[in-house]
Amino acid sequence: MAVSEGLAIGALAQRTGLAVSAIRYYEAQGLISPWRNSGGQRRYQRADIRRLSFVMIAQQFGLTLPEIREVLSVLPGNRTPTPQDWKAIGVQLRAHLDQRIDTLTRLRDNLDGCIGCGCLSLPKCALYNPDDRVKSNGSGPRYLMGDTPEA
Amino acid sequence: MAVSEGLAIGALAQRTGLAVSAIRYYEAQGLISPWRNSGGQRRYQRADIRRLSFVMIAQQFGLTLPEIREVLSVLPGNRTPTPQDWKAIGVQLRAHLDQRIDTLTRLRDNLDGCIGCGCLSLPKCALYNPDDRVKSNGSGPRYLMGDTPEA
DNA sequence: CCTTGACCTAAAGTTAGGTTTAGAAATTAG
DNA sequence: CTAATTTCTAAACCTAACTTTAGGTCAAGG
Repeated sequence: MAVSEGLAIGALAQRTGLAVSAIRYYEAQGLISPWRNSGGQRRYQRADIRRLSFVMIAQQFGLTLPEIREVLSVLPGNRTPTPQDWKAIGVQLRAHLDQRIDTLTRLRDNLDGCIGCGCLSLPKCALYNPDDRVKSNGSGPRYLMGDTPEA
Repeated sequence: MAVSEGLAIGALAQRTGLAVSAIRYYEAQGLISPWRNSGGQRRYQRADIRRLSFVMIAQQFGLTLPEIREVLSVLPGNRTPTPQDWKAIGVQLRAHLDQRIDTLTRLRDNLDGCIGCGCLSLPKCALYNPDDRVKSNGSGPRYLMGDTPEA
């Protein structure tokens, strides 16, 4: 095996701890773009180890795959990302994270003053309409309708 | 309509802002237990408005439905919950929330020191193994294997 | 050369949290 | 009493993020 033929998908899986199927899935989602060898098999650069590592970390921070793709899109396409490139990405990620922490903290503070009072059963309660939802995943009640409260 | 025949599912939906289908789904998940009238239709207590309101709030805080069911299970089954009962629930919820905020904060602090360094590509990096994952939803890489790092 | 293990694609299955649909029965309004 | 709402159940559908399966190909060792 020549030095610069790239990593096979199994090797990349070993290095990152991801499942092979997950790596293929990320490719389908546009998060990584391997080339193919003469036999049609995927080959990866060493820099892709770091790229996938970043994907995993960003997921822990609660970003969706489309969001991660967006963040990664600022990386240079024509050359291997430098430490400076990654630093810039880190700043973006931190902003995401700061916002999530802030939202949760505000919710918590509302909770303290609110859980015991009668407003908990009213759609007008502050806890129902924080400007930004936690958005922990794509589900949850689709619409909150402000209806005439009476309880 | 007699005073104490309970709320129909549509009325409960109006009061809480939830979809009728969501309320039935929550019943299937064991979050709420209406009785049936002579015609087989669901009837709810007024206290169920608050119960569902709590479900919605807890979801905003990132709890899963099984977690919410767990939290709600401490409510008395034989009588209408008092403000004290709800207060106790509030304390539990706050504990959950504190832990989430704490986790995210720790992740953020790690990120600051970590994103620029070489360890990002190593499975042994601190960011890979925070003791508690953010667990924003049930997905994500199923297993992180600690393999011989070398990059 | 032959076998074994890694890799390929496409499609279907999985979990969470619901929504939508279809057809039937109950309730309510007039 | 009749028509319009509501409600009922069961099953199918939806998104996100993957995994599993099936059937076939590629690559490496002996």
